[in-house]
Amino acid sequence: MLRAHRPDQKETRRRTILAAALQLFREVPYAELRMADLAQRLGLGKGTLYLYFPTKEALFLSVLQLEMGAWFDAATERLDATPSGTSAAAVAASLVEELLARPLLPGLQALLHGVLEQNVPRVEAMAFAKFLQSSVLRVGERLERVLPELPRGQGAAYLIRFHALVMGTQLMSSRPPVVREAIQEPEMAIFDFTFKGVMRGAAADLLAGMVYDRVLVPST
Amino acid sequence: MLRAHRPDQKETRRRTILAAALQLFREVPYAELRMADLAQRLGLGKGTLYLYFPTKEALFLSVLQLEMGAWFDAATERLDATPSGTSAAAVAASLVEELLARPLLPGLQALLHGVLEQNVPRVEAMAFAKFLQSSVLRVGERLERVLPELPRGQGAAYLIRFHALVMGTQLMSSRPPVVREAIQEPEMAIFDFTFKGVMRGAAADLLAGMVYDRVLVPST
Amino acid sequence: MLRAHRPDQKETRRRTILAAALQLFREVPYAELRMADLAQRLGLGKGTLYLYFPTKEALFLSVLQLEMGAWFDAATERLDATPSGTSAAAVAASLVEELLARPLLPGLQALLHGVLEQNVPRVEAMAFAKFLQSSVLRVGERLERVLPELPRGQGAAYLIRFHALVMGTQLMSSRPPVVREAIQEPEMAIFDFTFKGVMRGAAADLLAGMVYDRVLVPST
Amino acid sequence: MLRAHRPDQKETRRRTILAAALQLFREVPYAELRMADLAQRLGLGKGTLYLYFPTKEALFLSVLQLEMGAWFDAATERLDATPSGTSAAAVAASLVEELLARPLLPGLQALLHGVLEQNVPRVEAMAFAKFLQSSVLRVGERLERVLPELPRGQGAAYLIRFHALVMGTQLMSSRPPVVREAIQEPEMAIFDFTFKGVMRGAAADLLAGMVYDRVLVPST
DNA sequence: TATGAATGAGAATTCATTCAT
DNA sequence: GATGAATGAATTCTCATTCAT
Repeated sequence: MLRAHRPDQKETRRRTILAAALQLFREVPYAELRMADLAQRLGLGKGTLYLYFPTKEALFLSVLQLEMGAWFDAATERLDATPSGTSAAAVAASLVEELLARPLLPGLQALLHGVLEQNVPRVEAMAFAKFLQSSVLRVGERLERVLPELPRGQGAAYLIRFHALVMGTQLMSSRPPVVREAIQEPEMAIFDFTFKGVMRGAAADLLAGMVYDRVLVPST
Repeated sequence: MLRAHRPDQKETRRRTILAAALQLFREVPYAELRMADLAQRLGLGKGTLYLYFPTKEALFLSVLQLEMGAWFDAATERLDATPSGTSAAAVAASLVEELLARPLLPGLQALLHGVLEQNVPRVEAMAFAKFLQSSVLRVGERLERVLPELPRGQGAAYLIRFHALVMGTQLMSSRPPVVREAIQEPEMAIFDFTFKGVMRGAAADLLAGMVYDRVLVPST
Repeated sequence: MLRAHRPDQKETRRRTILAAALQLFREVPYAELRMADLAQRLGLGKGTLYLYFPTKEALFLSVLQLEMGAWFDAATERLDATPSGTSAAAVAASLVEELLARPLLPGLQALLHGVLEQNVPRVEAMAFAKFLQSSVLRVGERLERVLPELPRGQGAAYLIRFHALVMGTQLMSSRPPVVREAIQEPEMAIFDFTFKGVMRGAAADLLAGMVYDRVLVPST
Repeated sequence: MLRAHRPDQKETRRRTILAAALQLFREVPYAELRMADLAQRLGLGKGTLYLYFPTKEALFLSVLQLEMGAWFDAATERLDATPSGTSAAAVAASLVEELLARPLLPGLQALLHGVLEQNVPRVEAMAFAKFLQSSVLRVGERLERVLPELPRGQGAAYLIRFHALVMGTQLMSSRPPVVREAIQEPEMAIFDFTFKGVMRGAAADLLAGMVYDRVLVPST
């Protein structure tokens, strides 16, 4: 394999690895992702991967950051193009649609906290936290501009709740075979929901609740 | 060890095992719970546990069902004692307070979907699904009585979203050491939230959003 | 379950158990035979089986003794009806046909030595050995009468070799899936033999060899 | 531990492992052979063994192939040095003596079919089958050259019966303690045979029977 | 006699990571 | 920089047998 000597070559290789990893996540669940498979698919040695990412978890974090970064960017753009005074429902819908445009993202997010428990070097954890913090603040501010009823700080707060909702909904919706079987009976119609459906409803209602709070019960 | 021959003795033993398991969950994370430890603590043989629960996962499901059952019961009771027309915020607060009264429950719930992916016998999965379905319907109806603005079926829908919120918030709030370190810096104040805090706000806002929807935008 | 008080009642129950066990062997391989299954099929408690057979292996030995006993009896009868001077091939064929009439027997015999290594109480091992010894002597004498060229003791010796041949051929012929696949290719025709085919040929040739020895090379 | 990077180093390591395994088989019965023990004895990690053999059973198959290969080679050599027209007894004796020169071989052969039922990857099963097939054909042809009375194909057929005889006799002769005790009494003299004794007699008689068939009953 | 609840020993294999080459 | 051989920790569940009832 060609050696990456110059910094830009190394950066290119790093991106190549991330792209291949993202592709692999599409094909196999995280738990079944083997560093060896990734290396082979890239035509690299296993050891080479570790020249670019200190642990498997750090690699995961980078992939997630890539996807979340894209989402934050898209959200920022959308919000910048949204006039102030738009309804909470419409704003929430924007965020959800951008989420649905990245079908892998909710699954990765749901994995995040499990991965963080494992083997993440301090440096990478820090970097990821910083990334999250600045992204949340940035998009949070946009939200507050678009929804003037939202007090300072509530934009970020909404994003955090949104994140919780995504993870929880993703967990609920990804049904292993036993569960799928169990809820197939007609009287189990209660469980007949999808990630898309729940998120569309809940994200909007949650935001509406936060906005209307201020409108209807300004003293809370 | 005494032998449980009569059905009531067997039921007693089953409960004893569940109680010990719950206690153990308090002390060690699920992944580190060893069937051997549980048996030893009970003064039973490992095999005996398998007389009562077919797999480790089935045992987990039973523990969770016990705790969730208690929560559903408490919620039912609370709602039955709540006059129709109570505010969404107050109703949501009831549910959250009952949740906070069972500090283990959110952690168990967050584990649920991971466990379901593993080794749950079909029968147990089915039983658990039935339990959830009937509980959700029962409490959902109560919600609709207390909050008349909530259309038929929205009570259950709220509970499902509530569950997603619990799991997601729990994941976000249970911070492994690396993460705790990473977010200690003052500029990371954004991450300075607790399970309790997020749930109190989000559960109320989500319900408010669902209720106000009907009030303000009755045609949706 | 009715209690077996009188000795003849106990003997009857013993036979019932043996018959059920034999039937079960027909359905599942020995390694998968569970004492619990046998008990359930009989409508007895597991403990009850142990009132009649001290170990699983002792039970196996009894089943085998039943089948081998039937074979020895049939062989005795056949040989008693065979005129002296019959060809070795015809005599061997008799033995083999009686074997093929009991399709379970070779499989049980092949198991014998594995079982003996495990958990056979001294008493049962002894009883089985005595049974074998007297049976072999009895049938061996018959062989010597029918085949006068066979010196004293060679009848028993043949039976012992015959037994070895049965076990070895049975092992070779019972092909697990991997093997069956492996030898399906046309160039593997060498392995295209059956228990029946090998035994018919080898039992006759082995006996012929022992007889002709004496005829052609009387000084050996 | 030194790393085997070059192909010849890897081959050397493979052989080292096989040799150690063979040695271990000498000391403990197969069922008690632990991969961990083997690794420790070699000063290797357990994982390293699995770099060279995909399963314990595949390792066994390789050991057996080594020993059987040596036997086939020795038999080939012996037969090539044997003039056509040699007596069946002498030819059989050759084969048996080469067998007795490898005291571990019969025990391994007797294990073969039990092992095949377990965990043999398709590839290894295939390779072993091919090895057997070509070896049997090769040595079978030699037999037919040395014993001209043996019709085409009967050389291979004899080897297959010989294999059955080896396995069956080995099973009969390897007596666990209970059995040894049981047959110690003087009247049990019938069981007073050894692997060596039975094989020497039976291998010769079986071959003689096959040869004489053609001589005395040429029409069969 | 009959029962069935209780018991507890036992081992192959995977795969992230390292480090000699 | 790149490689890939070497490493080793870690755990559920089965089932023959016993013995209190």
